[in-house]
Amino acid sequence: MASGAEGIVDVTKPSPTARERIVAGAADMISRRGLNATSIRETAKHARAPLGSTYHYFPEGKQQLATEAVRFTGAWAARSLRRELEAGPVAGLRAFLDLWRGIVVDSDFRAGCPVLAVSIEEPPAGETPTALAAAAGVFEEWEGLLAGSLREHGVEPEQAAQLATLIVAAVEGTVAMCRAKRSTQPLDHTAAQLQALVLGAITD
Amino acid sequence: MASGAEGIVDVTKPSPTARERIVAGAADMISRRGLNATSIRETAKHARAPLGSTYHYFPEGKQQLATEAVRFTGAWAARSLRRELEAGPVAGLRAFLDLWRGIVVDSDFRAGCPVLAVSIEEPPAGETPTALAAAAGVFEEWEGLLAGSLREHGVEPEQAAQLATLIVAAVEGTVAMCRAKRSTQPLDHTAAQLQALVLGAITD
DNA sequence: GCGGCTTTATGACAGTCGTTATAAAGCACG
DNA sequence: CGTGCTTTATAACGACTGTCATAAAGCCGC
Repeated sequence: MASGAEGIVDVTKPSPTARERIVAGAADMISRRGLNATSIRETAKHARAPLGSTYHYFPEGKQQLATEAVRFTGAWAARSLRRELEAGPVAGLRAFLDLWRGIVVDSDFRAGCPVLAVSIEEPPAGETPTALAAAAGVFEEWEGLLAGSLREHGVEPEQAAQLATLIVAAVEGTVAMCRAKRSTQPLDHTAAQLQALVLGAITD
Repeated sequence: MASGAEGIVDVTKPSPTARERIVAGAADMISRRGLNATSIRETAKHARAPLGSTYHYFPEGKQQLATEAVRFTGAWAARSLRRELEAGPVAGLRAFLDLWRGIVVDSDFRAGCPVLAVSIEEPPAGETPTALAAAAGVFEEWEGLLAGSLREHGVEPEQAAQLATLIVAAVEGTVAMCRAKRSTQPLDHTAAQLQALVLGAITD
C-alpha cells in the first residue's frame, strides 16, 4: 500500500487520531494524484477509517478535507524551515530542498507537493475555494520565513522578498520536473543555482 | 464559454481541422483542471466535435490525447522561445515569462501550464505513461534552448544547464503560485530575479 | 446500570467517467 | 451511379464519484 504519508506524519506522536490519519493520508494522496483524482472513499480506506467518519470529521466535504491537507503540509514544511533557518538562509534553503527531495525520492518519483497540486485546479466560476486560498497562504508563509531570514542577514527587503518567491517557485517547479523526468538532476541543478544565489545575496 | 485555447492556437492557420481543435482544446482544459479532471466528453464538446470523433482520431484514448496536448503546448512555447532567443538570453527569458503571464492573466488566473499539470499525475505502478514522458521531453527541449543560448553568450556549459533548469522550474512554479494567489506579483518577483541572474551570467 | 454524546457502519442517490460497438452519414474518385 | 473510405452519431457497458440519510455501535460521566 502507499506508504509515503509516513514521511509527513509527525513521528513524535505515537498514535495519531483517525482524523489526523485522514488528513495526512489525504495530503499524501493529493500530492500524488492531484485533488480531483483523490476520492474521499480511497482517502478513508487509505487511513483505515470508514467513509462515514470522513463526513463526520469534515462535514463540509472534500473542500474542507483538501483545505486541511494543504494547511497540514504547509505547517509541516514551515516547522522544518523555521528550525533550520536559525542556522542561516543557506541552511534553511538546503533543508527546504532536502525536504522535497526526500518526498520525491522516497516515493520513487510518484509524490510531490500537495500545495502545488491544489493550486492548479480550476476554481468554480466566481468563487475561490478555501483549499486554493489555503494554498496561497502556505506559499506566503514559506516566502515570509525565507524573506525574513534573508533580511536578518543583510538582504534589502525588496530583494529578499523577490528571492524568497524565486526559491519557493523554483523548488515547486523543480519537484514537478523531477517527477516527469524520473530523475533528481533538476533538483541538483536548482539547488546549486539557488545556493550560489543566496550566498551572493547575504552579507555574512 | 472558455476561450483560453485561442491564445495557444496558431492564428496564422485560418480554419484548424477538427483534430487540431480537439488537441488545442484538450491542452487548454488540462492547463485549467489537470489531466484527471479533463474528460474526453467535455474535450469533444469544447471543440464542437462529436465524442466518437475523439476515439477516431485518438484510438489509444485519453493517454494519446494528453500526449499530443503536451507536445502541442511544448512546440508552441518552443517556437516562441526559439524566435526570441535570437535576440539573446535576456530577450528569450522575457518572452518565456510573458508567454505564461499572458496565459495566466487572460484566463483570469484560471489556466496554467498543461505540461506541469501532466507532470504531477501519479503514473500507474511500474509503467511510465506516454504523456508523462512527453512532459519530460518538453521540459528538456525548453531547457536545451535556453542553455544553448546561454552558452552562445559565454556561459560555461554546466552553469548554463543549471541556470536553464532553474528558469524553467521557476517559471512553472511561479505560474502555479500566481493562480493560487490570484496575483501576478510572483511573476514580477521571479522575472526580476531571473533577469538579474541571466544578466550577471552572460559575458556581453 | 444508563442516558447522551461521539464514532462507525451501511446503503442509496444521481451523476460522470473511459471505452467500445454499431450504424448512419458525408464524400472523393472512377 | 456506385464503391470505399473517412467522419459522425447514438447507445450502452461497468465502474467510480461526492454526498446524504439512517441506524448501529462504542464509550463517557454519573
